Amino acid sequence: MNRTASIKDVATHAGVAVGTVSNVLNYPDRVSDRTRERVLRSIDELGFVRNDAARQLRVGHSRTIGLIVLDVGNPFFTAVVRAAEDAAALQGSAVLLGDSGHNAGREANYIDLFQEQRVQGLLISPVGDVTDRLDLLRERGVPTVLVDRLADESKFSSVAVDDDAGGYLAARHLLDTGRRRLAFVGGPTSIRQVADRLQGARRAVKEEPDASLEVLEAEGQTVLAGRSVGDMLVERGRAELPEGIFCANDLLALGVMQSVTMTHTFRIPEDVALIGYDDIDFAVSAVVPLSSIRQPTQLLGRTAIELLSEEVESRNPVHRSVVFTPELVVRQSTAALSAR
Amino acid sequence: MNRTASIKDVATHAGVAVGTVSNVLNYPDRVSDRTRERVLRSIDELGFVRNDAARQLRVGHSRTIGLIVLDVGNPFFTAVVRAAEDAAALQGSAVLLGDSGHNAGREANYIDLFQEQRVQGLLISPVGDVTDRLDLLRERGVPTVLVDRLADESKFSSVAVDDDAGGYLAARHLLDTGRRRLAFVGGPTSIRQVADRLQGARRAVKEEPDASLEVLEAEGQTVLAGRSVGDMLVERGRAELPEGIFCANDLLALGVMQSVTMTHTFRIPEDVALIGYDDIDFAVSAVVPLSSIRQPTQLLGRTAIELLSEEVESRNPVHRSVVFTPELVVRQSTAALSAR
DNA sequence: TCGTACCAATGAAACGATTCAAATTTGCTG
DNA sequence: CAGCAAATTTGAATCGTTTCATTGGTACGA
Repeated sequence: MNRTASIKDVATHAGVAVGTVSNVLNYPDRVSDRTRERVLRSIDELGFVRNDAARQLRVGHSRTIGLIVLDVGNPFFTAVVRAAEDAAALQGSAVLLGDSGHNAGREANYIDLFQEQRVQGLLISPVGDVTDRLDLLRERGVPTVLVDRLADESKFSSVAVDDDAGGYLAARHLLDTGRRRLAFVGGPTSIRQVADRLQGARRAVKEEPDASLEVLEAEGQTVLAGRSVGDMLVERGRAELPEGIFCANDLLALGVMQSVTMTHTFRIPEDVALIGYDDIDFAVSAVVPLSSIRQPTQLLGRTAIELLSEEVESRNPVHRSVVFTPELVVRQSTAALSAR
Repeated sequence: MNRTASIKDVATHAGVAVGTVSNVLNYPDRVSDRTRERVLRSIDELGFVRNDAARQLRVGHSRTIGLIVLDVGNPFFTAVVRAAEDAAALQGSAVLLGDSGHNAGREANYIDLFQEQRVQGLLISPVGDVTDRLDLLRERGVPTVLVDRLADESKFSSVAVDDDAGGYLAARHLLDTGRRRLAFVGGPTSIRQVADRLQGARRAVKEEPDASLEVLEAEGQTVLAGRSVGDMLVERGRAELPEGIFCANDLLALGVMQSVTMTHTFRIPEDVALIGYDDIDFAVSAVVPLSSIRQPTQLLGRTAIELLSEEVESRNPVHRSVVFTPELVVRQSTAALSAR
C-alpha cells in the first residue's frame, strides 16, 4: 500500500496548482465552478484526506479543545462532556477528552499532552489545589476555563453551579410541604460542594422560627453510606425520626430509602420526606421516585465552551465567572402531606 | 505575549545545533552529559514545549489512537475506555475518545476527524452495520479493531465477550442452587447480545430434564421496563411465580427487584432467585445485593489496544478475533435455599 | 485600441520538528 | 605525537499544508 495522497498529488491529478486545491478546501467560492468540481472529483478518486498536522503547523494552533474531568463515570461529568462536545462541534472544534480519575499524576500527563497538541484552550475540573500548574499554563498563554470550581477572577474564567442555592431550594421545599424537623445527610464538610449545600439548607431553616436542622454525618457519598445512616434512623425509632431528610447526593438518598423501605418501619413520603441532589437517572426509577435538585449540566458544558471561545478570540484577558442556579425536581418522595 | 519557543530558539539559547536539541529530546544518550544538561536547562528557561504537529508531519503518523464508543455513559464502555487509556499510556500513546451516542452521523464525523489526525489506528464499537465505511478505512490503511462485536476475520481483528457463555453461566447457577422453573427477562431479541444470552440460558436448561425456561419480553433495558415485568409477576400470583429469574441486564433485574420487594409479596431469594448481567456498581448496593455476570472490561480494553499494536507493527495484515468468557458473581439474591 | 478593474489561478515561502550524511572532536594506541 | 576509531555535533533537506504577492485573462468603458 502506497502512502496516502497529498494535496500535491491532487493538484497534479486535477491539473491545477496546490494553492488552488487548498482554496477549494478552505475558500470554495474563491474558485470557479469548473475547477472546483474538477478538484473535488480528483479528491474523491484519490481518496485524499487532509493532513491536519500540516495544517496545524502552518496556522499555529489546532482545532481541538482539551477537556479534563475528574471522573467520566460520574453522570454529572458525562452530561457536561456531552454538552461541551456538541457546543464545540457547532463552532467547528473537536474535544479531546481526558479522565484524571482524581489523580494528580494523570491530570499532569493530560495537561502536557494537550499542550504538545497545541489545543486552542483547556477546560478542566482540577484535582485538588493545582493553581501552580494552572498558573504555568496561563503564562504559556493557554486559555483555561475551570469547570465546577470557582476561580480567582483575576486569573481564570470559570463555570460552576451555586450549591448554596441548591441546598436552600431543597430545604425550602421540605419546609413548604409542611415538614419542620429536618435532617441533612452528607459526607465530610471538607468537600466544598457538601459544605455549601448544608449552608444553603441552614439558611432556609432559619427563615422558619419553628423549624430545626439536624446534621447526620455519612462516611462517603455512596449508596452504602446512605444505608447505614438509614439503619441508624430505623434503630432510633419513630419518636426521633425527622420529618424531612435532605441528602447531599442522590446515592445517599437511595441508600436511606432502601434501608427505610426494606425494613418497612416507615413510609416515604408519609412518615418522612426525602430529597437528594444531582437528579441522576436512577432517581426517577427508585422504589419511590426521588425528588432531587437538578444541575444545569447542559448549560454548564455549553457555557464553558463559550467562555473559552471568548478568551481565545480576544487579546486582552478579561475573565468571567458564571454561576448557575440549580432547579428543583419534585417527585413522589416529597409529596405534600394530605390534609388530615 | 510572544509565541511559544521553538526548537530553534532552544538551540540558539543553548548554543548548539537544532539537531542536537532534537537528539536530547528523542535519543538522550547520543548526546554528551554536558550538552544534554545545558540544553535541558534552556528548555526549562524558555518554557519550551514540543510542537507535536511538526513532529507528526515529519514522522508521518501521530502517537494517538482513536476510540469510538456507543455511549460513554454506559458503565461497560466507561470501564473499557479506562482500561484502553491505561494500556495505551503504557506504550506511549494517547487515546482520543469519541462518543457516537448510537448515532451514525456522529460516528462518521469522528471517523473523518480521526483520519485527518492520522491516528495510528482505530478502536470502534460500530453503530449498526457500517462495514462499508470501515472497509474504506481498511483500504486507506488505517488499522482497525472492532470492540464488542465479532468481525469477519479476513477483514478485521476484534475483541468481544461470549454472551452465550454468560447466559449459560447465569442459568446454570440458578439450576445449581436448586431452582427448576426459570424465566428469562429481556429486551427485543433483535439485539444480538440479548439473543445470545437467551440462547446460552436455553442450553443450560436443556441439561436438566425437569427444568423449564419461560421467556418474559421486556420493552427496553431499563429499570422501568423491569418493574413492569415485576408488577406482572406479582399480579400472576405465587402459583405461577418462577423459582429463578435471569435478566438480560442489571437494570432490568433492579426493576424486578423493586417491584417485588416494594409490594412485599415475595421474598428474594427465598421465594424467587434473581440474577442480572453486567455487574454494574449498583448491583452490590441494591436492596438485596444482586448476583450478576461480570464482563472482563479491563481485559477487553487492554486486549483491544494490543491487537491494534500488532496490526500497526506488522506489514501483512493477520487479523485475530479474541472472545472472552464472562464471570459469575454470586451475591445474596441467589443464595442457595437452606435445607428444609 | 488602450486602460482599468476585477476575478482566477499560480507557486514559492513559511510553519517546527526529525533525519542522516558529513564534519568535527575526543580518546586511545603504539 | 601521529594515526585511527568512536563519539559527538552539525545543518540542510524534508514532511503537507496555508498564505499571499504576483501573474494571466476577460470584460467593459472611453
